[in-house]
Amino acid sequence: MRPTVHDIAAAAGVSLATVDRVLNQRPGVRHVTREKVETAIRELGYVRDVAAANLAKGRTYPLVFILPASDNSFMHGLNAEIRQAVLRSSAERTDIRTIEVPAFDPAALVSVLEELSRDKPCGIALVATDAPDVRAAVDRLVRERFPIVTLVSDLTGSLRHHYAGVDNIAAGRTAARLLGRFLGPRKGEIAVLAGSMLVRDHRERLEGFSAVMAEEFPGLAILPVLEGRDDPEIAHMLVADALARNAGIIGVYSLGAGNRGLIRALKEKAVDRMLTVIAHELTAHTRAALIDNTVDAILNQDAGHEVRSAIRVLKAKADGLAVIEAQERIRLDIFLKDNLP
Amino acid sequence: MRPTVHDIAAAAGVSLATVDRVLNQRPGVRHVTREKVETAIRELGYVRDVAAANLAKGRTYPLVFILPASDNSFMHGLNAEIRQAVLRSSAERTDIRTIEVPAFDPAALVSVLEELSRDKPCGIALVATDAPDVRAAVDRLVRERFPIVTLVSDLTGSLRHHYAGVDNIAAGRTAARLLGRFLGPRKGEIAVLAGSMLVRDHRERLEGFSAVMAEEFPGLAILPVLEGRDDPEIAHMLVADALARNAGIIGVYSLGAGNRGLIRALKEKAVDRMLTVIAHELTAHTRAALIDNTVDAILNQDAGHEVRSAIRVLKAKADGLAVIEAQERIRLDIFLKDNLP
DNA sequence: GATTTTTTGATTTACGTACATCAAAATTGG
DNA sequence: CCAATTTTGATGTACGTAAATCAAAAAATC
Repeated sequence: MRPTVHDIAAAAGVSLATVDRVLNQRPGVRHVTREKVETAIRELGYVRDVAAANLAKGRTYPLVFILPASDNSFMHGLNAEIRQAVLRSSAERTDIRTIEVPAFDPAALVSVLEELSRDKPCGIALVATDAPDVRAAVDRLVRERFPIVTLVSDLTGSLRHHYAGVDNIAAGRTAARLLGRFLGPRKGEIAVLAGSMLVRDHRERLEGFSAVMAEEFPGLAILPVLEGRDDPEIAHMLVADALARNAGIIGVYSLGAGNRGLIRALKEKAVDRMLTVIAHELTAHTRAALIDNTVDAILNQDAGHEVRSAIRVLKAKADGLAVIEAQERIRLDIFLKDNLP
Repeated sequence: MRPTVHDIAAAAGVSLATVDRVLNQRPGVRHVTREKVETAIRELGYVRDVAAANLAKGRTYPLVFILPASDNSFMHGLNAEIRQAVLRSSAERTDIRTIEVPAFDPAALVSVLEELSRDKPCGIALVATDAPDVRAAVDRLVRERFPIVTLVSDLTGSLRHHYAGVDNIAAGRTAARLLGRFLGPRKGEIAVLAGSMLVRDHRERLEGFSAVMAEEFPGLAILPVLEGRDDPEIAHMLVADALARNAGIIGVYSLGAGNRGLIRALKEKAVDRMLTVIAHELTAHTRAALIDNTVDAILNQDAGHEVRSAIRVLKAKADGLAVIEAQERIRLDIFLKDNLP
């Protein structure tokens, strides 16, 4: 049987009220008495029953999710997962609010973060835009003791407590190796389609991709990056154009969103060419393309896992509890047509 | 504010005691009254506060894990993860007991299962040995209302509530496609190292592997399966022998354990040969081999996820609650040297 | 209509913790 | 040593549910 407050009161030779004062760091306890209680807690191995405590406190976890107002499948999926979490909120005692901010707009994000300290959420998850101001705002909130996790896109060098997302450098490296190995001894050029080089995750994916390409696949040359703004139309135009003008392209790496346009371009211009294609994010479109062999592999991050992980971590931080690190690692999913979920 | 038992009592115009009788299916409630209460529950959207209920009941979840007494890295890892779960058991209100049974011994497993119904655990997780007797024993326990999940190895066609493990056919198919794509246009022979064809997961992996090889890579011929009994020594001997005798081998798929022996054989006999190798289970040995290019890809199932998932599912079933399906899907991890955790 | 049986209500205690109140004790300052 | 202050104890209520008891009311049986 795990020890209760009564047990530590008895063991420390004090009253329940005193134990309570120590446990909830209320004033009015002499130093020596506090130490007696703390010793008893340690020796009996007491851990507060969080369920009972939450019941007594009527505790809920007001959480805020800050997301960019981007109109692409991944963000829609992320939103959907947050809505799912909201449906579970009564059972999980959470109270989740989402705030949309303009994408790629550090100032807007910062002003939302500033306002946040007023309504005192017990945790904040944000898709970070990588800018010094944002970092400063996050660091300030962390110092004010708000639990903060970055979601999908990290804020390196900031004090955020946790990052719920994949390692994008590793993702880029993995894409490069897959592409290089799939192409085997063939030599040629590789087209890279990104959303924007202003976004940290895209930069990191490209960085990892380029590094492995340079180190290990000297026969493959990376063409200048096509920036499709995560927009299917722009992506279509850029890719169709590149394929038309450059007969040496034998591989494509799409590291952002807007894959619908990419896939259309591939079907129009490259049915007869032996192209090897690797794309990010599993959506209805990329899934279909994987199945019909237009795409060879899809790298994916599971938005549902990211959202649930962010919530678990924020709750744990709010309670001052430890998290199971291995459980919260967001993995890079690699899908071939054989292991689709 | 979510409704409480008091609210439904008021709404249904009955007393708290009656609500309690309905909620906990105690006798002594007229049919019409029961329906009034059930209507109120539905209309107010009442959901029992599991935390409060567990507190009141002093509920714990006695769980039993039944594992084969196999001496390989994967089973050691699985055991370690269960021990981790035991450390968390006071916070999670679980009470986990593990039982070891001789491997590949349906009769032993059945007799353990028979005895189990006596000490009334509230959930059972087992690494299933695929045999009709086992299936019958599991089905009987399910009919007696024990929540049961299979772990790592499934029992197809049984009534088990859930399977916490990967899709092994998909794993085999994935291995085949990776190997086939990595080898590109090369033609040659593929050696397959398995533990035993008596184990369902190994059979399924081979089945998936063979299917994709036959459909899509006609230039690659699968050699007769080497059965290494998941033993490093035997694996070493078999692989070394095969490599020595057959110069046409250009790829290896190791779908079981005992990879230590495989890796040694590869380093001794195949440094100069351009072998492409895919193995299962990420261990210290396979990780090192991936990094030094002895192995090209590792397929893995995360034992920690499997154990935690099994526990979550068993608890949910014991409480009659729903599980988050997407969260409980055990994914096939594909590791290249770039995305190692 | 009286009796038995079934159904329902009212009330209490408990789970482990939080939090508030008031009195009692111990400590400190003068 | 007395007063002021701080520290501690004792006690009660609350959170939402479970489970038990006993009395009261309603229904079924004869």
